[in-house]
Amino acid sequence: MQGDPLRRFKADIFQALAHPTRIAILEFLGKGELSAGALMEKLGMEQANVSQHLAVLRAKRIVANRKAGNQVFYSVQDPIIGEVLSLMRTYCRARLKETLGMLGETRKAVRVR
Amino acid sequence: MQGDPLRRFKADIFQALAHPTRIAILEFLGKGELSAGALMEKLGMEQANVSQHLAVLRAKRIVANRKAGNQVFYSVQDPIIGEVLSLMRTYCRARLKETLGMLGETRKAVRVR
DNA sequence: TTATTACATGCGAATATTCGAATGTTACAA
DNA sequence: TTGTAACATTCGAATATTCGCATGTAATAA
Repeated sequence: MQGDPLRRFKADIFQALAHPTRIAILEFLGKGELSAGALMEKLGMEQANVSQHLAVLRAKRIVANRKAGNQVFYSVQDPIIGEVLSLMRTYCRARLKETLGMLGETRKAVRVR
Repeated sequence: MQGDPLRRFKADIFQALAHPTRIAILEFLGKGELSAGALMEKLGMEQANVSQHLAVLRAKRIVANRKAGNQVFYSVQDPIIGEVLSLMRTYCRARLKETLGMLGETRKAVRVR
């Protein structure tokens, strides 16, 4: 039961999505293909670190990479991943609003993207 | 950018979903409320282990628990979680089929729930 | 050829997850 | 009160993630 291959596979994908940086990468890529360097800039993080996170996403085949001369362009393989992230955003925004609301209605202008 | 609260929150929820046992628990609970003991039976796992995974899901408020005398009944808090799992199942089935297909069309009758 | 740009990978320390085994706790029955 | 059933929690060892830092590689420019 625990060794169910499909559930293992799902868990692996969820695991790959379970990091703020990788979520940010996928959100940026959702708007279109980007080079590793462009991602690095947008994220404001070390090159090696971004590359490592991209390696995680590549290993699970969540992103595709295309070499063009000097650069490597990344894109999201399957649009379903975008839908998963979108659903999760809806879910988390509701929960966050709820939690923040609980600790006082006076707490206004809490910006949640 | 990396410290974005919403992305951290999303990552935390994905992390909670990133285990085959917890996915199984949520799939069972998707069909209706179940006691911890009933889950233990359906999963065929140790009581303590199931309880630990339930604790992870509780900590993230993904499941709700209701005490009724001797037992504790669990249920999924928000139906969106079910939708996320459903989307992920669709995604993973497609990927698994594709991957298995790649290593020989002769491999038939590979049952993927 | 040498240098530089754009990425990727290897290594090690810090941190987090997971499981089994033992122990707690709570509700109820005897 | 004593016992038992149903869960929860704690502890420790094994394993996995993550980050910074250093190094490696492939394409192109000088």
